[in-house]
Amino acid sequence: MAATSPEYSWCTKRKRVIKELVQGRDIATQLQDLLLLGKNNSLDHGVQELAMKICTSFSQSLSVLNSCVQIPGDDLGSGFSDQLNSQDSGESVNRSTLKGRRGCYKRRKTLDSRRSVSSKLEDGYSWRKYGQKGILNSKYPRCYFRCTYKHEQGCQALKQNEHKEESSDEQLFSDPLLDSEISWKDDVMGLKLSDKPPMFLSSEIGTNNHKDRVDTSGGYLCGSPNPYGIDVNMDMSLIRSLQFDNWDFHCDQIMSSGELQAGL
DNA sequence: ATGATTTGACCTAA
DNA sequence: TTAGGTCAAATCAT
Repeated sequence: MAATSPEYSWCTKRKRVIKELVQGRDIATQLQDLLLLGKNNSLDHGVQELAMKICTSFSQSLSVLNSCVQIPGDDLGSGFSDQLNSQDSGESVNRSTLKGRRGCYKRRKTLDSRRSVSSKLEDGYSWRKYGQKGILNSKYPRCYFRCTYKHEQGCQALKQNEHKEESSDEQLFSDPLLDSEISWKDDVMGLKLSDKPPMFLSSEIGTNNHKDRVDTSGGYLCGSPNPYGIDVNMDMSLIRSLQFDNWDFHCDQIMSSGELQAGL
């Protein structure tokens, strides 16, 4: 429990860098919005292009940072082997002795153990995992999350995610948390819903499928105010690839909101 | 000390 | 009976 351990230091610094980048991106976005309101001469065009590049740079930096889970000083091999070896560390305890002793186990020490905390802030919510169940004929479990403020503020927001089947064993070492799917519970009390999913799929760009889902104003809004001040409204025209810790959203090409709404 | 995660137990609907 | 969803004790990180 050394608060000054390399892992703690790295996590703390990483969170701070992400916070700074998010702030910078938001400011750049505001700048671009202001520029878009201005005159449409060639000079403004150049400035707008620069503003967009700044936004893209912030987004890509966030993407790279979020995709980097390696701890400095910890080589890739040991990190992965720890993760792989730890797969059995919890279950290695004699199950018969655990009968009736709920939660009595040796907790795994993996890089993912705390990684998901920050991700839950990225979408504007603070999620707390409350359960996990194995899926029949699937190697990955389904995870259940509720709003952290369920008790404090009566927020009833829930969501769950499950992982897609891997097509080959070669992907065994890829992060199974990526490519996961989120399903929201839209029938809960305390949720202010846009009645639309919060994102459109990159595969839908260029089709009309996304048209009624553009400008969702953040999609699902938790009944509790965002305590972190992070703006959940994202302008997908600026974000090419925003990778959260658990979920990876992609926009294959930069398009303006106008282009998207026009179905281009 | 506090709050989050893990995971077997428990509940319920099909 | 079974699978999905939730609960909660034990454990862990900060």
